[in-house]
Amino acid sequence: MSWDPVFRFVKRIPRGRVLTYGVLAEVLGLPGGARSAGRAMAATPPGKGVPWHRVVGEHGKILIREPYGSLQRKLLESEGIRIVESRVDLSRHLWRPLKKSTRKHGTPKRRNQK
DNA sequence: CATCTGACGACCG
DNA sequence: GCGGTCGCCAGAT
Repeated sequence: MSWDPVFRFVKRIPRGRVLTYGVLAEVLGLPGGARSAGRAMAATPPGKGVPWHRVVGEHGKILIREPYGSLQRKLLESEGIRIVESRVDLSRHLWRPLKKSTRKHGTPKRRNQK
């Protein structure tokens, strides 16, 4: 499995914005869902300009363990993102790549119900 | 080839 | 809201 498409997509995340593993997986149609997105990030090649730190857990939570958790937090804060209790305020920073939704601050908690 | 291990998220108590 | 379990699935051992 080539994670290239994932890396390319992550590179499009604007500075100061974040995406969740779930959204990432859904947008790219990754088999296995969010977990696959996580695996992709774990395989992120260093020094390739992939802003891996802009991908967080479903509730804006930083899930990676130390010492990377601290690094991620640091990188995000350096982009002006406020982090409280290891969490990013998704209502403010979540990037919506192709949701035709025009909402700007509603609850981003909608999920496929099927 | 058999198992274990996650950078997840849904569910349940 | 928090912690434990389960399903998913590719890599590592």
